[in-house]
This record gives sequence, C-alpha cells and structure tokens, in this order.
Amino acid sequence: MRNLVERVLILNPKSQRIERKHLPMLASRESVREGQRTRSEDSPTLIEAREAYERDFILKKLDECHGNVSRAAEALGLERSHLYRKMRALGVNVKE
Amino acid sequence: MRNLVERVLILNPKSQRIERKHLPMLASRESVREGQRTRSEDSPTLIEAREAYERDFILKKLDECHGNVSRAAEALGLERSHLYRKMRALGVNVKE
DNA sequence: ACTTGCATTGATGCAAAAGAGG
DNA sequence: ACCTCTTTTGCATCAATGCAA
Repeated sequence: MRNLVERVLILNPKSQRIERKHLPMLASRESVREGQRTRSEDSPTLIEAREAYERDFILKKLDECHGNVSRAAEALGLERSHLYRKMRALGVNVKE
Repeated sequence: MRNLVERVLILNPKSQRIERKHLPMLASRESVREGQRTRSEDSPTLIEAREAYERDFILKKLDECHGNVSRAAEALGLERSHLYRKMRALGVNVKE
C-alpha cells in the first residue's frame, strides 16, 4: 500500500487528490458487485493496456541493456530522468 | 503528404512548428547515413512502439464494436471526442 | 547513478457547436 | 423546422517531457 501511494504521487506530482483514474490496476477487483456486472470486467482500458505494454517494453529494453538505464533511455528515445520517473511510476525495477 | 501534415497538426494543435519528434514514422529512412549507424535502426522508440500499440488496440476494439465509436470509447474508458482525436492522430479509420 | 524543480508541450474531459439523416 | 445521433472544436485542467541543476 505504501509503495502504491508513493508510485501514484510520483506519477502525478501536481494532483491534489488521488482519484480512480490514478489507480487503473484497481479496476478488476473494484467491479466485483451484485449481479450488475459493470461492463469493465472483460477487456482492459486503453490506459491500463498502454501502461502494461510500456512496462513490458521498458523492462525488455532494460534487460537488453543489462540494467544500464542510460543506454536504455537512449534506445527508448527519452531522457534518463524521465525513464527513472516512468520506471518508478510503472513499478519497473531492475535488480539485474 | 497532405494527410500527413493534417495528422501532425491535429496531434499537436498548439505547436508552432513541426519537429522531428512529431514524425516518429520517419525514423527508419531518416537514419540512413554513412557508416556511422545512428543507433535507431534496430528497435523502435517508446513513442513509436506505443503509438503502434495504441493504433492496433483501438482498431481492434472498434472492430469489436462494429465501428460504433461511442461504444468503443466507453469500452476503452475515454471520451468520445478524444477517441475521435486519437483516431485521426493515429490514422485509424473504420470503413466498416 | 539517481532525483528534483521548472518551463513547455501534450493529453484529456466537458460542453457546445456543427453535420447528417430521418 | 425538429429530433437524434455522430463528429468536430474550444477551452480549462491535468499529465508528460526535456533540460538543467
């Protein structure tokens, strides 16, 4: 829980409140209700899917670079500082 | 070319100039140079990969909804107006 | 190697307008 | 002219990104 909150705060430094859209990973268990079936059971949101995809993509590239963030950032075409931010926000960590 | 320019303008309504980062699809042929091999030949940028993924994801959902943008938008968890914008920006169109 | 502040650009939601049939 | 549905647009706000420290 503590890590989750930190992650959300990092991802949204300027937000004053944590809202539902900040917690896409929460969608599945959230929608467990009485017979109503809130139509989000089935397929993931664009945001959810995108995040999962980015997480995998970044992780793969980090592995290729043997955990070297600088090289991974260059290969991914973004700033190192930003890669760090995304890694934290997406929960990517290379223990190597 | 005309369609390309329109697409870029839609994606970046407030930008005064069209720059390289607005044209990820141009990367491959761009980097054809003398022996130097500008390290972007091999794997796609995060932005490129993300765009390709989103394009496929949205298109798939649109097919599922038989071209009904309203339902696709709801399933994707975003505003209809924004889906329209993304569709144009990403070059997605459902002739159904 | 990693983090943070800041300025700028991009993405998103909301509402309203503009089209297109019936 | 009137509805209804679809698509586009303007605008305010929040998020992402690059740069420099």
